[in-house]
Amino acid sequence: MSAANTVKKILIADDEPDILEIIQYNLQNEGYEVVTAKNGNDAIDLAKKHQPNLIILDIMMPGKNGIEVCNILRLQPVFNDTLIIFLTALSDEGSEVKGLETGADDFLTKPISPKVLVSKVNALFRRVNKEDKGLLQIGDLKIDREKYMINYQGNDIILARKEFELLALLAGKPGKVFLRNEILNQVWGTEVIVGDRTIDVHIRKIRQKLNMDCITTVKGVGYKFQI
Amino acid sequence: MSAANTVKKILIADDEPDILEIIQYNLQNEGYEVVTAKNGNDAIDLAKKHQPNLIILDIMMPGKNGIEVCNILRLQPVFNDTLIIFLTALSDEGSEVKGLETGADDFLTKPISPKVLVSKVNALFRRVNKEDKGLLQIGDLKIDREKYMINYQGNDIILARKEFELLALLAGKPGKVFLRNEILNQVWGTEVIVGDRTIDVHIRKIRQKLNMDCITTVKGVGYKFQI
DNA sequence: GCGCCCCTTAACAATTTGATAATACAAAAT
DNA sequence: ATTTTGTATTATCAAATTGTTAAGGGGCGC
Repeated sequence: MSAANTVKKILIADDEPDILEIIQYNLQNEGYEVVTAKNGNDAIDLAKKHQPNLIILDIMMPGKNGIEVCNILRLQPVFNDTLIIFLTALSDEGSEVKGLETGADDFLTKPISPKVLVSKVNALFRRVNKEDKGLLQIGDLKIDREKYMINYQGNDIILARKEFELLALLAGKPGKVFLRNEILNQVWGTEVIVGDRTIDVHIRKIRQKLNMDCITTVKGVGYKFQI
Repeated sequence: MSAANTVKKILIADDEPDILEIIQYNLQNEGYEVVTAKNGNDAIDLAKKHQPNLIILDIMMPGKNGIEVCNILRLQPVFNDTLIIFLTALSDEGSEVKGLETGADDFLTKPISPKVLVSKVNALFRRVNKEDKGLLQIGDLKIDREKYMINYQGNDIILARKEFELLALLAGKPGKVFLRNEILNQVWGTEVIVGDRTIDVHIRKIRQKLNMDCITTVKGVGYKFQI
């Protein structure tokens, strides 16, 4: 569950360069941002770094295999909402079932048809995105993601872009603690590097403009939205 | 919480009685409520009548085929959140893509493995109900890893980061004795080195804040969580 | 160019946290 | 009974983290 308007990020992990390339090419063509990993350990590192929305994992990989990677990632709350699809060389029923039970969202058997892959990816995102509509309402607070407008107790409130995106992110999952890392990735993106105090300042401005204590600090962890 | 605890209803539409029966049997075994339809028109009627959570549609059916049924249902807002899976006799790439673009959530090719089918169904529902993730409940104690919250007998309790992680670790496997070493590795990491009394102090703070004796000391070994 | 607003950063204040030392206590071993 | 080993408790302090304010660069419309 990421911001609706941002480009979806996909991590692909496979030890066969050809497959990696084919998938990457097709998904990029479709408008996705793609990161690739050559083995399980790289996949874990890159997942932590980029926080992708979807991870496509080959089951058979040197180092850690796909199922192990999935298990490791699923243990971390940060990856709760990350979609995971497995790839397998043969129709290996045992692995399929095991993979799905590990917490994967779907399964593809090689040889892969690029069209089917792209369709599946689109279908998964379509389903997930149904939940975050453009209009969010929590108590007296209305957030219109499309119109970029905030309304609190009937009064329109003007927020700057970063402020808006930050609030929209937090309010999208009330109660959930967003790590500073997560916030940076979602609002600022992975390439931009900003100082430590930047988030604080924006949080402060939001608190000031809304004039209420809807954002709680969880020291050493992050921030959460709560009415 | 609403839909999560209720029994999921599944509608299956296929013109082959054998397949219908196999699928029905396996899904019922898994605890799902199953309704069956023999053709496309029946499927639409039954969908309206029962409002299933998931519809499994054979593509090749007399009357209306699966894709037509899907199109018709997707036009109605009532079925916005209904999951749809297609079945197809052969790996027919064209139909697959068309089906997924029509708004299906997944795709299965015959011959169907009951285990894979059940796994896929479970995986889909798991994704949709992502509510029960990261939530731990032992007796009166609720630990929400995502929200970073502890609730004991209805009262929210604020724990600092280390305290929270320590409690979450122990409570993750009630009854298991965690060696001091294990705790250090999990909560503090392998690089950090802290004194011997550090754990004790944190344990004490947890006991104090929860105001109950849920953590038992196993002298010379470690600690365990137990209500 | 000028003014305005957004974003970032620096600098400092305020706060919280986590580690340790010191002491007290309890149980097992001698 | 005494020593030893291991844990509980408390207070204290340094480090980590966040809050706050102000200031400056850069973009944008006028």
